[in-house]
Amino acid sequence: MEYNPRDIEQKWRIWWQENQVYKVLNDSSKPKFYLLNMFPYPSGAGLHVGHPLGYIASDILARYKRLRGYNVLNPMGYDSFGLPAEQYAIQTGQHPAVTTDQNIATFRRQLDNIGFSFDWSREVRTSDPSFYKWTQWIFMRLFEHYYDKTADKALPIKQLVQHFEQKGNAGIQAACDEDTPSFSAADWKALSEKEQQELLLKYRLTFPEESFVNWCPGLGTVLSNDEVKDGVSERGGFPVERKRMKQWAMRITAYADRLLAGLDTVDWPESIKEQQRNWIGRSQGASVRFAVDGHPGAEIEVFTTRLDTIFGATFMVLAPEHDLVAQLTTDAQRAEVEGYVRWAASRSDIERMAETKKVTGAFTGAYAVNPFNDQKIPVYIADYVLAGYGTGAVMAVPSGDQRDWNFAQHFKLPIIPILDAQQNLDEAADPTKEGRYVNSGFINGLSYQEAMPRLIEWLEEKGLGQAKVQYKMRNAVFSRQRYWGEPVPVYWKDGVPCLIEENELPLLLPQVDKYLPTETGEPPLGRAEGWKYRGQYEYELSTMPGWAGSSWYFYRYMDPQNEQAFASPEAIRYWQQVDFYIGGSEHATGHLLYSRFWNHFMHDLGLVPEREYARKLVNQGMIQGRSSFVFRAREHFYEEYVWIKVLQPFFTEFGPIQVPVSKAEEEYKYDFAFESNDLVIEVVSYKQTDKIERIRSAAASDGKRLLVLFNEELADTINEPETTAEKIRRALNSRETFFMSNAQPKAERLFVSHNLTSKYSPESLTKLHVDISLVDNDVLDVARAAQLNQFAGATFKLDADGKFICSSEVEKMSKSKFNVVNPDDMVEQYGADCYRMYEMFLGPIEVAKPWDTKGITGVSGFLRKFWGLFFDEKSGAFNVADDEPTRDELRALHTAIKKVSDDIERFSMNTCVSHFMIATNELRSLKCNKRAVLEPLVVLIAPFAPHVAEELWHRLGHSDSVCAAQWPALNEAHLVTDTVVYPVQINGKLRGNVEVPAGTPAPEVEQMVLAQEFVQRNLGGGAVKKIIVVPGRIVNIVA
RNA sequence: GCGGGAAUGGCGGAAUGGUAGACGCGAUGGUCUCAAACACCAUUGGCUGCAAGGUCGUGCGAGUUCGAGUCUCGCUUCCCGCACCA
Repeated sequence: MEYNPRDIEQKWRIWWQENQVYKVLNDSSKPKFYLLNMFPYPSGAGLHVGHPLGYIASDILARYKRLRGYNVLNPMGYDSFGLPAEQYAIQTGQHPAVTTDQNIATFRRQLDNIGFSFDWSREVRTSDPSFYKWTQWIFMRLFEHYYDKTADKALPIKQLVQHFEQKGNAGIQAACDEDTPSFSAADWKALSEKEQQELLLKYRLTFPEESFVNWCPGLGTVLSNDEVKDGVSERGGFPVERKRMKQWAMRITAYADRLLAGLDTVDWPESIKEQQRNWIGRSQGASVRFAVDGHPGAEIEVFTTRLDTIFGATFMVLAPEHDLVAQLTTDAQRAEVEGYVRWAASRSDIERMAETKKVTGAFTGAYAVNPFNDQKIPVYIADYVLAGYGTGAVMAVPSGDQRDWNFAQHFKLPIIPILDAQQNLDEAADPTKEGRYVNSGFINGLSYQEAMPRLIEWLEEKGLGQAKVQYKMRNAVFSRQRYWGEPVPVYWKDGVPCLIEENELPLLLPQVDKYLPTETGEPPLGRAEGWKYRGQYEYELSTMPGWAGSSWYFYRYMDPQNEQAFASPEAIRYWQQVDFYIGGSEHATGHLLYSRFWNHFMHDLGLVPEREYARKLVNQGMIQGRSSFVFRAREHFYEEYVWIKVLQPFFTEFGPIQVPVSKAEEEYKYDFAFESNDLVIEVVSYKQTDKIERIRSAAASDGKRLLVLFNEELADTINEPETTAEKIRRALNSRETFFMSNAQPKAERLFVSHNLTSKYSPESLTKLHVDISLVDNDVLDVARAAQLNQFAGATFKLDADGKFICSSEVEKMSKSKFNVVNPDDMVEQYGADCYRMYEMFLGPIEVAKPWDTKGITGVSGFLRKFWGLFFDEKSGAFNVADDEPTRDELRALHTAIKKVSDDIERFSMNTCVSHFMIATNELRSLKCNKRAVLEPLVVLIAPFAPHVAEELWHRLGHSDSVCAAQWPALNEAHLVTDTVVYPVQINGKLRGNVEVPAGTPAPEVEQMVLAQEFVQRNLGGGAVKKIIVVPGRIVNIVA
């Protein structure tokens, strides 16, 4: 019976659905296993062959764990708020909810094609009010809490208020804005209600603030730092500018230390952890306050990680935006400084990044006093100091810091060595910590380890500074001036943000007439008519960013329909945390950091049991496309063609000459001439009538006879250079003075087979993507290509075999590169089981690898062979015998059980597929059709090829699903063989094999090996120094 | 510049310190076919040899080891991330 995936796959998908085979319950005596895919944004483009990679791998793991006796949660949903749907809405006026639903339907249809074991009754969508109700709810909790550093957790803001009423903010260690003043209980009580609320905003974990943000006019919204790459938006590549705006922010900085420490507790890829560490950017150092000479009130505070170098500080540098710049600048320097400040402000981020090597700056005229040695050092401003990091000021130590060194060189400032180990300070800074200090006051002669504690002690004693930890990470902007996102459950009363009541959730996204900002520049929600809290207060008009819903969605899957809570405590207690999370590494700092932050917060509130929600994380690598390219001839090509293919081969006896073209020539030169003939040749497009006329008259006045060859007529006969040669020969032998074809040429453009292009210069050809569906094995289907617009009126220069060869490259899969492979087509042609297995077979999940549709035939053939094991070759009838299996058959089976089990556990799916192929080939050559072998094999393959497994399982007489079966047990006894073949090495080189009975003791193996003829021959009579016998593995003789 | 990762046939890739190249693609030859496609069989790292075999071979150079693709040190190249972060 023929293996026909189309029939059986369809049948079982319906059966699974009807029998609710993938329904997961929350109460089970079985151990739980929670497996999660990063949910997709449902884009309009649908899935390409690379997208389901992670889903397939995790589906295999899910099915495997289930067969191993676990209750497995393997859900899927959609991150369905987002910019593309809104951009589309702006263009078409369609509500984003409508297009989002359509896109989800496409995704679902594609996913259903592949046979996943998702429990679709648990599907979530972040844009669904029953979901975003809880996103808003968590937001409200954040608003109502502050971070208490003493308790090291979030606490209710009410407790903070109580403290304020009793003691002011003395004795409170809380995460708050930098500019929070100190106040007493009396101060607090003296404040108006509004002032109190404004003060509390400095503590709340989410709060509105005026700040510089990444404003993207092209998208009409602000972007978070991780959505900006190289000064343009990650999505769409629009320019981004710094703009001061009022924004909601999340006080993620309060959790910086915990987010950093938590990384050590999770099994995540090192690169992701490293990226997060980098993003958090913790640096330990000290802050030091410098007095300014002649400005008793002013102090410049700096942050440094190298307090030990402070005696080498020979100047200070402030960011141009630093608050003290105007105050410190002397009148003599004012013009220069103001000029520099203006210039720096005018520079975009892109310019700044592009010119990091150029030293710029200006002297303020002021001098700061180094508190350690009372030295007066000049204060400069320069834009290599960033206003946004630390205090926006640095103490410059040119001997230890390359940027300071560059600056000192440029402005001729002193460079003082501070460690005796510093070298070549006239060439570059030396940041070493080795050696002993010199020129460094009371730390002279000490090492770095000795000096640091003394310096800190001294600093804190004098009250001039203190040890400090600085983070690169900023609080996260949480507003988008957009429509298609979660409304913020806040209204504004007297300029103060207030939460709506909990029982008023969800705050629904209102209808608007257009998805554009209002005329006054308000976000789109400003268009909603009559949208007021209790009819009188303005709602917050910005919406939440994309990462809001994805920061907690993994809990919703546990209990997706709950209306009383984001998930019931029972459900959360049962499922706990995600055991295995899989998704792309591009979310390293966006989703994966913010979601950890929310989870820590929810953990503080006792809402969730674990600090880290995902125990293990795996990044699947991208599947790249294989693009094909064709080469289109440019002007210059035709000239080269005439030279290489016509003049050189056919006309050497006339002495053909390539006339060199001078670049700035006004007068005209011809392309070719002959030494022994007065004929000249010009190669030109027939469309260039002006040029042809000019040449014609030039030729006439030169007394030359002219042959004009049109590019297009050359293209018409491109595969027959003799035709052109014939034209030239006729012209050479004629007496006429002008030759030009009157016939209208047909070809509009010419494409050249890749294997012919090496003869031509790179400028003569343009490389263009061609749709890979027209290409087989790098050979272009010329007949089909000619139908396309891209090749309308085209001629193809074929190679000697009459083929048109394309070049190829591995690139990201994308529509614009014409290299997209659609999983639907793979499933249609080879079946879902085959597609699933091939996707795994390509290589390790974690690494990027190119897709090659050709290779799928290998897996297709395997599945057919596997299927064939169960059927009689001649009659085609299902034919499985109940006979006792042989030892060889059992060994093949148990080898497969062992290898596949081990490899799934270590997430090595590609080798699993190989093991199935090996087992199948072996059983086929053994002609095995024994139930005792084949039935366990069906269970073994079920996670990979669920459809074919289900079909065979039922044919084997079962009426329940193969999903409910038990993973076959490994019996090591079946792996044992009667004899062992020892490879024999002499001095580490393989010389032969010796077969001995299994279990032969090492000394006897030695004797048997030494008795071998090939061993004696290779030893050549020399003495044996030592024999190493590794039992069951190898023998090595040291001679 | 800093950090992380990688480098194995024509290609994707295998290999608890123990026979390098499993498995598959591609290629070559053959069977089937009027033919093509499919399918099936065989060969397939390089050099050398009629053959048995020999010899070289996991980016480069050292080292540890009876034995190194694997471990250590030093380099080269590529990919990813971060980047005037004080």
